[in-house]
Amino acid sequence: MELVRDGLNRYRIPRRGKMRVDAVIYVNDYLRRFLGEDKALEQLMNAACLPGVVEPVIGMPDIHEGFGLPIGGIMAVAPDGVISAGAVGMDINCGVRLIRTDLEARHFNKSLLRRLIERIEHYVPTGIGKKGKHQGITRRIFEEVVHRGVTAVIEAGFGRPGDEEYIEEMGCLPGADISACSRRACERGEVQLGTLGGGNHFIEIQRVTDIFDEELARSFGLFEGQLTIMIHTGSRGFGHQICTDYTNKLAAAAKRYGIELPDRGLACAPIDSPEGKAYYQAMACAVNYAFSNRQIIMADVARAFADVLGQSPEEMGFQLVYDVAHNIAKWEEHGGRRLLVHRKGATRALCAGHPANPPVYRRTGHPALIPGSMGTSSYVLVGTEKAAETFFSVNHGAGRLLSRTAAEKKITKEEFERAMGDVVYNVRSYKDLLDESPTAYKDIEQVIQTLVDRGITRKVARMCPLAVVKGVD
DNA sequence: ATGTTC
Repeated sequence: MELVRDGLNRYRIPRRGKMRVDAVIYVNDYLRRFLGEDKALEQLMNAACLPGVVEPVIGMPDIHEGFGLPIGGIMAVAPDGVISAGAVGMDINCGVRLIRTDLEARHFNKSLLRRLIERIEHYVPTGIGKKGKHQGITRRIFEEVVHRGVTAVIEAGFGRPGDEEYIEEMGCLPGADISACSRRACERGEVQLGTLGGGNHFIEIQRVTDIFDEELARSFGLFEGQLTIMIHTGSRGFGHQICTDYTNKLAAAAKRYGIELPDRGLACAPIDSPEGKAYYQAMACAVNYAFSNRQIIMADVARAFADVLGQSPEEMGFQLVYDVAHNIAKWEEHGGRRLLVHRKGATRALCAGHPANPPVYRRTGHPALIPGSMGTSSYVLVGTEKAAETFFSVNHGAGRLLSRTAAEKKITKEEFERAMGDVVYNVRSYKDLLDESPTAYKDIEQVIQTLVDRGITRKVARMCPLAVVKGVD
């Protein structure tokens, strides 16, 4: 593998063979040594072979092997190019939402934290295959939700009017059309709205431990010692079914259009073809569903806090800071060109003043939310003007070091408990938790620092976990 | 990530 150093913390794989453009990877010396351990770079080079791809295909410092495009991959495509389901991912609009409060974390001891996470679990179903507790409402508004996004669930009573101003795309990606979603996808989606799911998804109660930029932190409503809440989930079985359906449809379409696929996981079709358009319409449905899923869960978490603390959400200063997508394809303008940017395990991070920011964060740049692995710190970042070189994107997390199966084999219960330290968590079966052990992930500090040193992002705040609700049976 | 091995 030819990796050519291209400035600080940046390496280039020059175009060769069927690659149409170069690939670029952001790693520091610590992270660089992990690059050969999986197929992530080959997958990045495969993506560089697709029609219409725009220079460069990008790997973030948390890059690791995925389905088609690696997790931590960014692929921008010109309008005459292709759209790929595998380049968005199985969990469409997997993403993160950060909630601020006026509460001080020092008042929350372990027993109080335990009562809180137990109450959160009372309201929010967690684990694979779980069904929602608001089905009476969510089944009725499902079609509205996929077309109109969070506004539909706010109108149904979850959260407050105006919350949508604190969500990427205002909580609704345009162009959604439910007729592009299979019956099976809709059946899975209807009953799972308002559920957390499994894997790396979580609800976390955190303490703000570090403020790196006072002025920005104040603009985002964050202060040292503050209690914050982070919700990490996506589109559940709905998005999963859409990705599965369309990987099959797009693989067949690629054949018809004479597109050579370097990997079935990168199944794609021209953006303007009927198949490509249909995938976009279905993907947008799942994007809107996931924003809405996080909105419902936020309302349930607010209810859990109100029950335990005896205060209303308003009295607690409960307020959405921002909600970002980590797996999405969107039309954006870059360097005067309109591009379809696929981000898979990557976060949009616009700089201050960028016109695509939501109005509430236009002046500062919106918060980019980066969850740590279980038991480790999460970050609030902001993009800089130099982030133009990554299509205004940063990483999405720490990045896996061990695959799920490798982690299950290698990590012991004792190692897991040591790594979790004082964090309160909802364990019932270690089987479901070991593959999410912090020791199965890379060091988030190194991942963030790689991009900070490169100058494409700035740290605003760091939060450490106090208690975490994971998807366990 | 996932009614996880359609």
